Amino acid sequence: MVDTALASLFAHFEQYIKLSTSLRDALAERMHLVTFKKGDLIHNADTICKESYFIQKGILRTYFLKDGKEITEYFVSENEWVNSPRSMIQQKVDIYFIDALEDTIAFKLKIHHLGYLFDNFPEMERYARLSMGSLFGHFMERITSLRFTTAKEKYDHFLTVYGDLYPRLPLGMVASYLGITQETLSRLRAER
Amino acid sequence: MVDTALASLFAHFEQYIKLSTSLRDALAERMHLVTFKKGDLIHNADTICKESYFIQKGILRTYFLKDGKEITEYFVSENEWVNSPRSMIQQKVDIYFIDALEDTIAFKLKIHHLGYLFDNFPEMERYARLSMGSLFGHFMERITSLRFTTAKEKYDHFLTVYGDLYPRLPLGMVASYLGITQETLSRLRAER
DNA sequence: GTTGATTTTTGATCCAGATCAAAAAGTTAT
DNA sequence: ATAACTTTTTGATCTGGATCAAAAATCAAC
Repeated sequence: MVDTALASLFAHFEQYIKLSTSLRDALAERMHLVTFKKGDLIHNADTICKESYFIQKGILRTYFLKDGKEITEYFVSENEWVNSPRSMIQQKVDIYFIDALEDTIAFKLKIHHLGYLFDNFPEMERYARLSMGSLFGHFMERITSLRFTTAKEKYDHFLTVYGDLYPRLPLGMVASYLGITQETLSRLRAER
Repeated sequence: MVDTALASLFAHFEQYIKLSTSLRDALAERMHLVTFKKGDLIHNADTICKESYFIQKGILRTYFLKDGKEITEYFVSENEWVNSPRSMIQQKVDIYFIDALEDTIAFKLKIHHLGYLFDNFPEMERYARLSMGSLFGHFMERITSLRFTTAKEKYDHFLTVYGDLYPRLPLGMVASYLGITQETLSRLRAER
């Protein structure tokens, strides 16, 4: 169980860097599997983010509150990292909450362990640089999509990018992610 | 002239990492000042991006074409880097053009020199990780702004973030950056 | 400074999607 | 299975900002 989980974790890293045995060992020692139940709050915006999670199974959601309503910032699933970015980096509070949309298994990595890895394995810095770089493209696409597409096009784009996740997600959360109302999304869905 | 330029470049790096003398020297050797005239095309979307620029003076704009019209992706000014991110990282063509909105002085860094710096100075990797991290906050704010604010609020937010740049920018470019029409932006401006 | 080109403003109309409201379908717990 | 709650759908109305069009202001070049 733990070994197959570790294997997929290592495979993820290997997409960006070559993993030395010593780095493998260092990672295995510091990343620990934790489980969440559907609905669990993983990170509260009131607190400073002290850990990152690498999802093994399940879906987590980052959201914030606007006028008392939960607005989805993004969804995270298998083989992706989550934390509250600015809170994590600058060690101050930020607006984001993280909760579990399904029963979830994840590796937990504490910030001081992450710091240790960065300080002792330059290839970890490279991994971070490269993996963040590939997120940039997604951000840019999303920004373009928000500026210049109709609700229908946003919905279609969402399906191509998150098609596998989509059936597992409540409608309202998808709507707030796309910046449209739930009613509009429901109507779009109906017309096909 | 070159020394004060180098000083501001180093000061930028020092926000994130401590610069060793050898890294200073390596940077000074590989980054060369170039100038552009207003209107010059710095990067053509037809080509693979082979260099990054660190702006010393002036404004560059990243844009792409949609239905034959230029859509601003973002503006870059003093003490910021520009390139075509995905083209640079993956060394393939992408949709973005870069041009000069003013006469501009910038440091040019070729990709193979950048690679050399990353390979030989682990602190460069750290610099890249940390500086990219701080861009994330801006991306997230922009995404939120695009999803949930009125044209007026977008305009106000732009003024607080890019207030100093604003008077130097053509209206239409700002409008496409914000995802609203030039007419709407013009009306917003009038009503205050 | 006059001419031609570009940018900005102003005006009139229109529509995609928001909002408000309530019914229907689906979920969860006893 | 039934009650209580949550999520999704459907309906009716309204509006911010788009679109189309043209005038006014700015800018650039000879």
